[in-house]
Amino acid sequence: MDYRPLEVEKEIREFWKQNRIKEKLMEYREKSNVGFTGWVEGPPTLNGIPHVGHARGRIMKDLRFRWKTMQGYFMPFWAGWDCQGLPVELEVEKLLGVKNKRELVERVGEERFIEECKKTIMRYHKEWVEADEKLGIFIDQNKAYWTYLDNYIEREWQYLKRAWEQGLLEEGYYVVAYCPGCQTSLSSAEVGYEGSYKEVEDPSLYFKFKLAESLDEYFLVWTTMPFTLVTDLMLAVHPEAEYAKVKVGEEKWILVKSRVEPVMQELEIENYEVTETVTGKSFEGVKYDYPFKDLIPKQAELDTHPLVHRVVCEDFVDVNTATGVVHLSPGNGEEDFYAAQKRNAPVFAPFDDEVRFTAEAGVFSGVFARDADAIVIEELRKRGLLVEVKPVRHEYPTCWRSHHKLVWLARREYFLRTDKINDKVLKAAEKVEYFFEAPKNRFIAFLKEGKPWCISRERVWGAPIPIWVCENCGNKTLIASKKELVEKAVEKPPVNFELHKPWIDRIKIKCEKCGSIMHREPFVLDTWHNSGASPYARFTDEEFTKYVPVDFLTEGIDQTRGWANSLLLEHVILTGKAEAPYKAFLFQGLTQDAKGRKMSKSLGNIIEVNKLLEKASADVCRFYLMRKCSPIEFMNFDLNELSRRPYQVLATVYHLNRFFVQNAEYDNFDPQKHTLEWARNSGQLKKPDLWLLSKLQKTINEYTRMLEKCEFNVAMAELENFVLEVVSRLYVPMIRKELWTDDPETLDRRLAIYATLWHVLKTVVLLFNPVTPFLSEALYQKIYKRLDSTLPESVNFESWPQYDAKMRNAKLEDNFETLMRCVSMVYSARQTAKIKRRWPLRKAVVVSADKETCKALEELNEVFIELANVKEAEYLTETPETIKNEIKSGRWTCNTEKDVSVFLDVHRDEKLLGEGLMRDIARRVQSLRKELGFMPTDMLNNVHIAELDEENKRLLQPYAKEMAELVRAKNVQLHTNRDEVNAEWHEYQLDEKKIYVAIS
RNA sequence: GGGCCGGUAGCUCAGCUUGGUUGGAGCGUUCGGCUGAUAACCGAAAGGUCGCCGGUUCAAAUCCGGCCCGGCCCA
Repeated sequence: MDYRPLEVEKEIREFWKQNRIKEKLMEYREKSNVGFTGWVEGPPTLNGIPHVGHARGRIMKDLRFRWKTMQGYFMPFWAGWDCQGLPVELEVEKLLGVKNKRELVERVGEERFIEECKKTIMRYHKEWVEADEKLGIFIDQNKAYWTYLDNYIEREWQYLKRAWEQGLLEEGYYVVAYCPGCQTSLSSAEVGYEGSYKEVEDPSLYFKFKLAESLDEYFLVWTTMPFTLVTDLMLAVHPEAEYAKVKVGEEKWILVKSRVEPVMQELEIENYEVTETVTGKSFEGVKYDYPFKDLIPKQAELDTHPLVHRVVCEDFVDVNTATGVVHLSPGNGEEDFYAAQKRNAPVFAPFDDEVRFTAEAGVFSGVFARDADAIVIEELRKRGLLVEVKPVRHEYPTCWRSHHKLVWLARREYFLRTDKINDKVLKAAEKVEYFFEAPKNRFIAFLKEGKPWCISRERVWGAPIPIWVCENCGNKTLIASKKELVEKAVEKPPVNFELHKPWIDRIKIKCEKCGSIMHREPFVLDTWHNSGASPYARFTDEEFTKYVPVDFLTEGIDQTRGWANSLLLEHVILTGKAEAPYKAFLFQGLTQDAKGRKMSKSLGNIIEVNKLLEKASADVCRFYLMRKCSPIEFMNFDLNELSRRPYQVLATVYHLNRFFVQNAEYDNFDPQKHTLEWARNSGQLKKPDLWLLSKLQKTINEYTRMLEKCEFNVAMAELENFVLEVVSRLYVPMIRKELWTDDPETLDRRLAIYATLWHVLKTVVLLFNPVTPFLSEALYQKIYKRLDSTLPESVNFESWPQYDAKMRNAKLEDNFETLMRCVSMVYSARQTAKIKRRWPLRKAVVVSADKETCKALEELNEVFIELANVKEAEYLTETPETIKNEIKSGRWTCNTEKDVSVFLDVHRDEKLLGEGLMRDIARRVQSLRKELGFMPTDMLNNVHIAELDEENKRLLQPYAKEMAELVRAKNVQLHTNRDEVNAEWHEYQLDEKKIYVAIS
């Protein structure tokens, strides 16, 4: 009877499954539509279990799907899964208990590893599908795309082919962020990825390098990465800044002038003196003594190069921190690298795959880069070049998956030269609708960086880079399909070979230039390239042309540098146009726990969807997630809040519908016959109905407008307000009494009310469908479809409610505002006078100088009388003398607010006292009926009232019949003593007395 | 260090674009009332330096400047 959402949802899930509603809906809209709305799934990575933050995003997608479908559009709401990449590999590594890539390849082997990766994604896939089903996400799982399948990869290769043709795909020697743990380079997007910056401890090192031409002058330099001194090749100063020579003991240290004081303070040096100042420019080309030439033979060799171990001027030198003198290691820093490249200076990067120094690094050979810090410090100390070293905590980027500290180093990689097409990319991004300013600015700002995109990864489980290189002449070729590959293969591969390592690496092809053997470049693709290819890779050519650019996408704000970025870059490459593959992109705020903390494994505060929905209602969660805050805001998900407002709103929708159907069925309401038109034409629609219908139009309009703007929370508030305030709080009390009778004379009026409620509540059910699909379907099936079998099979096949201006009546809405304000005043006055609301009074007089107010009330007199529970009412512009006089005698009670006064005649004659008493007792009878399990529509035989005093008995007697009607009983009998009838008596407190009620 | 977002009742949030009587809602609390759709509802009460400081103005939660705190992004 009560709203039990878990049961409702279970039943509806079953109903959808049994009747293939999801499939039928898709088929139906594919055939019959007003157009389509393009969309492509942002594929979740199958390396984890869906949590409530994922749910929020998926609900927004489903909301749009159901809404647009009802509007008549076809939307290819087909699933997709991101299957490859580092996240999955790490998950599997953990499972297999291997620590790094080398151990993986040696102990497990690539073939077995790939099998395990596939098993792992399938395991997670099950969890995601289950979550989608529980949440009621109508995404088509059968049409899902999988980013690891050959057909997907082949289409992904088309992007690379286009890049290759345009000269945007090239091999390069670049400084990249490299994770020693994962043993692969990371894209700039990944470096800045969510949660990658961590507070770490590093040595804060001040050291000095002596000027070659001087005996006592030194550059003072600061770094937190001592190991980079091994690959040091230059010093940089800011050309315009003023540098000071500071006398410390017998030496002169050179640093930027503005930093002399703070640095000396930090080094706790009190006796110093600035002897000279010069601009940075003057140091250009100055040679310094690189101190480790004896330890690193290669450095001794490099030292002879005219550009090495000399000072250069660079604008990027920050003169507000440290000493304003920066040492440059082109092999270990991006800016350093560019500084070297600009001057055609050499790059020294003696590292192996595990970021250990190679033989070229002399005594450092075999040492892991970060472990060289201590040796470097010690060697500086020995040479008297160490000024100070102490630990410092600072934010430093770590690998977003393995959390190792990243190392920047120059490596051979493959790049998409997106820097060359940055203008187009920006132009494309500018044309996209983002709904909110903040995420737009953030996305555009990120894109403006316009760095080349390093797409090569030295990993295993990924889409292979389809480039083969000739072992003899170095000629390169890009193969963009399986067919082409098989044709060109020197040895035909087995028929079932797949486009993955290690199988694809075994395919050798013949060089077209020199006839030698070509080997595949061992890289796989960045997984962001993999998922970013989905618009082309997941569709057929025909579908791609039709749906892309898609109309709308939504993902988390973290995808600015993830999927939103890779989609955009790849699409511009593919089409050559300044066009994004999406017309609108809604970035969502992330979802945190109740206290506003990020959900993380370490905090153990992750709320998993499947676990959550074992106990919580999907509809309530859906409504809560959309209602609580704006989609761009970070949301604090609080379990305790679910059962409060959101539950109450949905429970009210449920009970309103139940209230309607119970009454309507009792009166044999026939929706086919008793339509709104019928009610209007037969003159049975009254002011409250017209008012309700007008308010409904307003709601339809505002709600739809807010959905368009992606202001889901405002849309929900609109709907919530209509249900709670307009229908439940105001309309139902206005018509309740009219429904509570069996009088055949007024049947048509009751049917008109049902017609109104049918229209309004059915519309509400439709409006709720995108957000609470289970509840909407349940009410639709159990009420609307049951009473009108001509309706479509599911609520999802219904059309979206259309705003009808003809039903709007702004004046009427205003009048009701006035009415409700005065009715509240009556309630307040009753309270002051201690007169219960159910006690009828003779008369109310409303006085307002504003004629409009009086007129409005006059027109709504019938409603006012009903709600105020008075026999008559008068609306005047001036307080009559009689009332002024009688007020002193206590006959009237008064309440004044602003320009309106309400006067209530509190004097009650016997008739009024009797009626009030009758209603007091009827209330007890009703309560007993409910307690004993009678339905509202059940007819009772006898109701007995006992132990009233003689006075009350006399007052009540004339109302016995009316009371019988009110409590739906054939008879109401009044008794002096309980023993007059053998019945089960129930005691009730009525004011100061006790009365007894029995039903037989 | 730079950029962006936020700071309004115990909690969750409106209001700020376009300055204007005593700054709102819901939840929660207290008291009273009502209730045959409802876990609802009604009346009243308690609860606010609208982050802080300054400026513009007859008038600032709202506009401007500075600062503090929190979050995110980037160095």
